Amino acid sequence: MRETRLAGRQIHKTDKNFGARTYSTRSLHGQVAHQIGERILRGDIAPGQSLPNEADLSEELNVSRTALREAIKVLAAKGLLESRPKTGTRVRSRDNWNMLDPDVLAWLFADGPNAAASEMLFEIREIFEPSAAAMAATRASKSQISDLRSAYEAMEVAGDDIDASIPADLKFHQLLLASTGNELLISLGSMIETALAANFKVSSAGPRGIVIALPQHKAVLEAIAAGDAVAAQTAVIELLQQARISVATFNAANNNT
Amino acid sequence: MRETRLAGRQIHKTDKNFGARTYSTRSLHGQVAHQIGERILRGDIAPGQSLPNEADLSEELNVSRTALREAIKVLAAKGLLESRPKTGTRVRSRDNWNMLDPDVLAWLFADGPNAAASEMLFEIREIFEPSAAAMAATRASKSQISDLRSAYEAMEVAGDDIDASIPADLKFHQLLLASTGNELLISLGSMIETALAANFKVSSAGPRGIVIALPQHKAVLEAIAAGDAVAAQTAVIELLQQARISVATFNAANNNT
DNA sequence: GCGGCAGATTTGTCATATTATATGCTGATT
DNA sequence: AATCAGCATATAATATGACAAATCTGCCGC
Repeated sequence: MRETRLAGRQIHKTDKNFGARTYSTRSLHGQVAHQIGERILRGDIAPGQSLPNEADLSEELNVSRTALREAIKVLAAKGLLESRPKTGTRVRSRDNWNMLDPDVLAWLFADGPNAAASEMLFEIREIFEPSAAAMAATRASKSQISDLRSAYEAMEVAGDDIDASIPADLKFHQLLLASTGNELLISLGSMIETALAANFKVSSAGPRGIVIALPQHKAVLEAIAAGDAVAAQTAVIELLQQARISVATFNAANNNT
Repeated sequence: MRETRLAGRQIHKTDKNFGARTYSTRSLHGQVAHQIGERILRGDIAPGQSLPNEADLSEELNVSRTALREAIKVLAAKGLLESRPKTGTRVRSRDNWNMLDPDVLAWLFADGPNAAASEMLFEIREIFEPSAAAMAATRASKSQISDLRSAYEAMEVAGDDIDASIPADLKFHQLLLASTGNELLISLGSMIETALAANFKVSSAGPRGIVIALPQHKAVLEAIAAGDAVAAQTAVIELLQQARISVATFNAANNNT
């Protein structure tokens, strides 16, 4: 009988993840998946390299082969692993990883501020969010606009309280993408949300460097409410410029890798 | 002992999927995952609805509980399912689905031409591919440009041979995104590639409606080779306009849903 | 040199038992 | 009547052991 499972890896319920939508860690196999996933994203196990065989690895992790196999299936579903009889289970080449998966992206940020990953993320956001805002301005329903306004007001009320302002900020961006009516953009939104949450998770523990640009958010809101696509687009561009500066400052202050 | 596993669902090795990168169907649990995944995306099992319990469902599918559970883990990893003791396994709300996952998107197209899904896809492509081309024009290495040229030439040679021209076309777009150096864009590319492959899979079986726009591709190639970001961007915009017309024609001809 | 065959290794699948967890009910308590 | 603790129950979660299937390796015969 096993005494300690997953030795040295307790779940800290106090961890802030700001409600990010990631694979559940309630279950044992979920914990194993996260653990191995983080190792892969950190580069501890390089692409092409094989995991120990199931018998050895399950013993090493103090879990049954069943739990380990289910964890492996989760990671394989995200493109990280590939199993074959006799050959074993190996890490797939990086271009097979589904970086758009919220978990994968969260694991990429798990170690702390990551300048290269932040840059990728900003590039994507700068490509998408202005166009998305323009679409939202054209298509948002009254109730969606009302929800957006509520999220903005929550940000105003939250002020400097990071634990309240960050979720409101994330909510705002998610609602914006939802207003486009395009499900792919919505999924892209939760992916980005998770990545930002993973980033903020570290940031809120350290010195405060993140300042949410309220005026820019208000400009976006009002443009969408007015149905002005062009104004919404330019407002989001300004918002992202502001955010980029803020995050760069923060990353520079916290052992930027 | 079981005679026929997964009754009525044989794997057709002759199916054309144009090398799309999806979860392996070699294994039994992989087949089960695809089968249930398609059912969910088709709407046979609505969000909020529960699957039969593991004992019943595994018996119904003629597989062991183990295989079924591993399939469920794959689907849960993609955000489609959620399992809890006592409650059972239920389909999550649609906004939790990771539509950016190649498998999920492929299942969305599995039934045949899907006008709504095609529209989503085009919207996304029109947002990011022009920007990606501009980035590629700035950053592509000599060898990447050379690869792009090879892919284009393969398209030229292929001509009307769909089985050769479509893979070359997909390769071209993938290489373009790879040239941006942004891993998120690359993943986005394989997602789109899979979706297009799923679409083409049907199309190549029916009457020919897809015509690859060679001149537009050549314009993109030359702009990138010349390092002209603006030209690359406009060339891609024209390319997508052409593609949109072509697909719309095709969808209209084949029981457009 | 080469093709194929035998053996060994590893994942894949199965069956079964036990445990953990969530849910709803029941009945006591206020 | 409402609330809450505890109990029963259904279900997934985990563990274990056995066997099957795949596939790589190297040897053997030619």
